[in-house]
Amino acid sequence: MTVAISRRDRLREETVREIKAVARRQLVEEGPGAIALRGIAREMGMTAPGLYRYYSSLEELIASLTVDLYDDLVAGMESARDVVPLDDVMGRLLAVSRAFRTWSVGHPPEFGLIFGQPITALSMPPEGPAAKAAARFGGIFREIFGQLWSSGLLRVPAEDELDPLMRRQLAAYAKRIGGPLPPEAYYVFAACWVRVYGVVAMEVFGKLRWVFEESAALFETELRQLARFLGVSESYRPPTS
Amino acid sequence: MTVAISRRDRLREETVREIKAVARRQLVEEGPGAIALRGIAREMGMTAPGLYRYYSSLEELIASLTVDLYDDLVAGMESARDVVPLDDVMGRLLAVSRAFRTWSVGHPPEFGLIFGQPITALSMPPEGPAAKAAARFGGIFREIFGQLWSSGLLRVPAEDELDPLMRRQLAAYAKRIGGPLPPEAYYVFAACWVRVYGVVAMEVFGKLRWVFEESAALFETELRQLARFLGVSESYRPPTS
DNA sequence: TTCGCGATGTGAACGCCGTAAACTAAACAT
DNA sequence: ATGTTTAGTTTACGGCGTTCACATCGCGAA
Repeated sequence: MTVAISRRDRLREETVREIKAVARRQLVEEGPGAIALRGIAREMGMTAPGLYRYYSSLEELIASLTVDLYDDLVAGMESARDVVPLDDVMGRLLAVSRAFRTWSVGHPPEFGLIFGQPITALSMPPEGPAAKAAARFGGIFREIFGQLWSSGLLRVPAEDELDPLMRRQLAAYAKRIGGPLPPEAYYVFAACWVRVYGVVAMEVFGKLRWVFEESAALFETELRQLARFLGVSESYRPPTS
Repeated sequence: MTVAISRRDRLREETVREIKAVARRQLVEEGPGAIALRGIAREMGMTAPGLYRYYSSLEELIASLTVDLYDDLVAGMESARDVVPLDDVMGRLLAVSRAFRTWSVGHPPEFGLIFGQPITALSMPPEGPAAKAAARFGGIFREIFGQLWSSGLLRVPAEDELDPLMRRQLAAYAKRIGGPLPPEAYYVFAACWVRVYGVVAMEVFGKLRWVFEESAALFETELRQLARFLGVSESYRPPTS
């Protein structure tokens, strides 16, 4: 069962890695619009058309880069989650949420590429690698919500409290996923994610600077509100560090 | 007191209007990256360098376009607000919030330009027209919050419930603005705006489509939660239309 | 060991782009 | 009528994504 990767394949993989590394450096240092095939090639000591042996277009390169960024973010969230005991479900939710914010405010251009306005021309097929990476990201939160539910900690609204159309879509999603969670739980899930995304996106995009230089405290108050919204306000804990 | 606008100035103004109209059409139909001086000039039957008589760079043209977009949005919010009686302050807040969402979901590229990740190279001086337009937009919400406060409807957290650093920044902002609102009220203001922005941005950017085809109902539940957060949950009213 | 082929990369070219400089022509003020 | 400001063009430079024809090298098979 040796892997038997040929020498050519190793070189190719190394080239791919370098391409994406240079592209990410351009993204970080020169902004999202500065990712350029010619620039990457120049920095690598080759010519632009050569890159077409690795990606069929600039778009595809960027799409592949977003997968790496998702993986980076997911790794950070998982390692933050895994230092919290398995039975402290709310502690795990707080940990991954804080890891999400930490990564995001530490990597604004990367955050913008993943969570900002989608590049119009960037085709993201629902079954493509980018969509899979996004699903892995969402899965981290969803798994914890599942554990919250099975621990009986999750307070969900009654069925008739939700708009009927919304509940139909929630039910369709619950069926598609096939887990034990009721549709109402996915409303709570979506509402939580919307709030976490909102405060982080505004901070990363600088839309809060009219009042806050530093928004970490606002994020924490949002987390506390979130714990109350989930019905487990007593299990909120401030960050350890 | 005649205006005495010269013929040249009228023509110039008309040209400026056409430039921005064509630029906006490109933004809407071809995406944010498609706004191009050469394309605009071609469509107008002139050559690209001629546009430098009106804007010193493409960036400045885009900055000027964002001001128009803000004005468009602000006009929609104000007219929605002004059909609600002056004494129904919460009704006005709901009206402008819904108008914000309606405009945003109806104009995704425009929303992205204003509220998405800032174009890195786009210099927005704090005293420039773009910043003023943004302040006009925020002022709509802030004015209503002021009226909520003077009506005694606004429930704000106690001073010691807030993080000290956050409270310092809030106090600095309150002083800068100089209104009658206490710092804690601006926390409530920021928290509300963050939630409204979050749900609208996610909807516009398509980040909720994994569960919702249509997010209007989620937005309404967020508004209801917001009314509860403000301490006036009984004054929430569903949209009239 | 040699042959052939696929993988990798180059060079030239096409049509875009923003922008600067020199120049022309029209409109305006005096 | 003259001089000046304004609006626009032509030309040019460098950068971009992408295509195509061509070269070269590594590697498996005869």
